[in-house]
Parts: sequence; C-alpha cells; structure tokens
Amino acid sequence: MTANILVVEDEPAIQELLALNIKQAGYNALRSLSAEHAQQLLRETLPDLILLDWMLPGMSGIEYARRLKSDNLTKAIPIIMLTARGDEYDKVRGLEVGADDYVTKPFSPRELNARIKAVLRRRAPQMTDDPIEIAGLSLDPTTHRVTGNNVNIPLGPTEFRLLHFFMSNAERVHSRTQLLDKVWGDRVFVEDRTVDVHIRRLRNALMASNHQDLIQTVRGSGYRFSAQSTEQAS
Amino acid sequence: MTANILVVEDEPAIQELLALNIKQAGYNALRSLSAEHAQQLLRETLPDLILLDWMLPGMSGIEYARRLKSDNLTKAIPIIMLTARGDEYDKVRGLEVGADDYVTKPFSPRELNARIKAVLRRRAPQMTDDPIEIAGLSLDPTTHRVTGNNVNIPLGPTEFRLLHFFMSNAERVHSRTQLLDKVWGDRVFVEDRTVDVHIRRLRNALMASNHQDLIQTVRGSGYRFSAQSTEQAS
DNA sequence: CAAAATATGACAGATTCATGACAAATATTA
DNA sequence: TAATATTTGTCATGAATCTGTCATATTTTG
Repeated sequence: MTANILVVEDEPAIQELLALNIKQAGYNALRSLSAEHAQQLLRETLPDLILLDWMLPGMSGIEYARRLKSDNLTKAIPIIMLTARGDEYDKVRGLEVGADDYVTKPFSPRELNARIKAVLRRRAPQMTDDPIEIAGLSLDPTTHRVTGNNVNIPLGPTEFRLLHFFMSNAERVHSRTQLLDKVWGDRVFVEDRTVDVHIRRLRNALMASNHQDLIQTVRGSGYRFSAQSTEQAS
Repeated sequence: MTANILVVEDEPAIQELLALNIKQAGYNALRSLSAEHAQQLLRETLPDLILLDWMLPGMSGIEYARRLKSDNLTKAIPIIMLTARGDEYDKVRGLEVGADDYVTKPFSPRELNARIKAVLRRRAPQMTDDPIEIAGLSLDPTTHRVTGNNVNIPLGPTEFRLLHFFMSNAERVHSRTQLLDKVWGDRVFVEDRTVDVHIRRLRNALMASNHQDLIQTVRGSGYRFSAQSTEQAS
C-alpha cells in the first residue's frame, strides 16, 4: 500500500524533478500539467496527497485547491502548495483555502520529502512504510508480511490493513465508524457491525502466535490495539 | 459523547473548510448558512459551541450573538466569532455582545483548533481528550482507560463517563439532576435515584485501588469528587 | 426516637458483542 | 475461458454485559 501522490505543475522540468523525487522516496507519482487534467485523473484514482503549484495556466492553484476542498469526495485529500517564494501572505491564503502545508520554490528534496512524510503521517499514519514491532508482533508494510514471534502469519488484505492501522495507532480506542473511515476508506458504505467480523478474523489469525489479546474490545466505544493487558491485579 | 459544534457561515467554501477542520479535530459539525436557519437547528439539538461569522445575510452575526446570549436556553453556549480582520474595534464589540473568543480570517486551522479546545475546556471539560490525573487516579479518554496507582480499573460505559465528568469537575458538588443532564444527556428520562446506584458501582470499582473515598456524598445536595478528605480529626 | 436521605443487593429487560454460516464478489490458476 | 480458491459483507443466534428500578437495609439529622 504505497501512497499515490499527484503532482500538478505546468513546468515540465519542475514536474519531472518532483516526480523523480517522489519515486525515489518510494511513493507513486501521478502527474498532471493543469488543474483541468488533474480533475480527470481524480475520476480514476483518488491520490493520497496532492502537490499543487500555486500558479497554473487556466484555473489557478489556489482556486483549484478551494474546489478540491469543497468537494466531498476530495476534501479529505491533503494538499501541499508549491509557492514561488516564502511570502507570508501566500502562506496565509494557502492555509485559508485548506492547504495542509506548503513548500517554497526552489525547494530542497530533503525538505520536500520531510513535509510529504509529515503530512501523510498526520493523515494516515499507516501509509508510511516503516516496519512496526509491538510485543513480539511485527508488521512490515514493504514486504506485506506479518510475523508473530518469528512465525509467519497469513492475513487477508483487509485484515492486513486493519492490523496496520491498529499498530500505527496503538493504545487508542477507535470506534467502528472511525475504523471504517480509516481502513476501508471513506467512500464505502458498509455496515458498522462488519467491523466485528473482521476483528474476529484478525484475532483468529493472530491466535497462531498467541497475540489475539492485543486486540481488545472496549464495550460501547470500539476496539483498541494495546500491549498493556487489561487484566486487573488480583 | 463528542462535542457538537455549530458553524454559522454564509460562504459555502469557508463553511466547508471550517466543518472539515472541526471533524478532523474529532468533533461533530453542524452547519448553517444563516442565523435564521441556525435558530431552527437549535430547536433539535443544543450544540456545545457556536462558530459564528461576524457578517451574515439577514440577521448579522453580532445581532444573532446578542440574541443567543439573551435567551435563557442558549446563553450558556459559548460563541467564537469569525471576524474579517484583527480589528480591535470588532473585538471589543464581539466581547461586548457576549462572544467568548474570536478568530480573524484568514485563520490557521491550528489556531482555530486551539481556540475551540480552549473554550470547550472552559465550559465542558469532559468534552476534551485531555488525560486527567488526581490523587493517583488517572483517566485517559483517548485510550479509554482508568488506572489507580497504575493498576487497571475496568469500568462500564456509564461509570466511565461518570468518572470522567467528576474528574473534569472536581471539588464541586453536583446534584443528581445535574449529573443526569451532563452524564446521561438531557434527553433521557431516568429516575433520580438511579444515580445512587451508579455511584455505588463506581465506588465499587474504585475500591480496587482504594480510591473509593474520592467520591463523597453530600447529604441533601448530591455528590462530589474530591481529593481532599472529608474526615475530621477526632 | 422518628423522619428523611442514602446505601445496597437483586433482578429482568436492553444493549452490545462474538461467532458461525452463507452467498456474492474477486482473484487465481489451470 | 472456465474452474477453483479467497475474500467480503451481511445476517441470525446466543452469550455476556450493562442498566434502570425496586424493595430493603443503614445512616444521619433534628
């Protein structure tokens, strides 16, 4: 599950540079030269992040950003603005239309990557590729593999994403609706109770290494992935 | 029990942006394009906070604020005003009509959230997600966990909310009716005496870490959560 | 001591969850 | 392409837990 990043930039050289950088960092780059074209791309895939140039031919970047943020389908997608210089005024306007961050040109690849990573982590921590290990259970997003005490644990796609989300947001209670939003995606319509079933499937799989208790149910609230036991001293 | 925030703003783009921000921060967003419409919404649910634009078509924001503050039913609801710029004069007028805080457009999401949280903390502390720790008893809303001297204390949903409310409003006596309103919600109809039973259940659970005395009975008035012992020297 | 207020234990009805089964949708393989 | 395996969402059922109320102690106050 590598993140898709859409670059909207009219200058081909800069676009190339950006795309290169993005790929280097392990993400998937989609490109577009104009807001109009970008709009078409969105029909096929919703990216996880949009890098948007401030100045564009046709519809300007600011205008497009505003439009993205007012559409239910796209408003949740974080936007990083590319502005000509570190103009404070631009920054303010950018944030006003809903940009999540901004980068000034010329930019350093390092800075760009840092900001991309930060924004992705803020919005969807489970999008990052860092391996996670908790209480003997480890999950590696790049190899798509889960092992408990070094024995392999096979998981279906949904269970994998679910576990990934849980491990990226451990200790915290998540309501069924939140889980549906974060793991299934916000455009699907599924029954709340469906989460229960997947929880059970996940627990079932985790039994292979006796890690099933890491997933705790919090009655009336939702579920929690926690290394701390819920037992009480006797 | 997440806080409901009503946004009254006629510009759709800004409204969308505000709503987005509010949801992202974990609150519930209700929206309205005019003061008149807002008034209707109030008939169904009383929000915990109102974000009110300074300038509105029809009844202006200032006027509406004044009206809200003069109605017994709504005057306790905190109001954050959205003003065009940091005009000192506007600020004064806003506070004059009873606004609790104000934010100047363009605003940064971060600032907005900070102010929302601050205002909510003042009015309805149990709506925020801050962990609380009193006399060795700690409660964390995000993980939905209660520990007394580091041992886990399991609580049912109602007892959890009750304790959360108590700890957020410690050292103060709450009548049964008040508790019913704040913890159960104002639309339920339950017997006053039911509170007694839940108090007992809560005390019972707290006995696990010998914290049961934090919940004190104030004969004739209600209950109080207090770290100060009520014992008298003999 | 009598009256009033609160504590407690029990209980039945409601909620909320876990679980197994199943059919539809998807992906994989031959 | 057809056949086969996986995966997914939903449902029905039963188990577990929670809730509100009542009847009955117990405590406090005047």
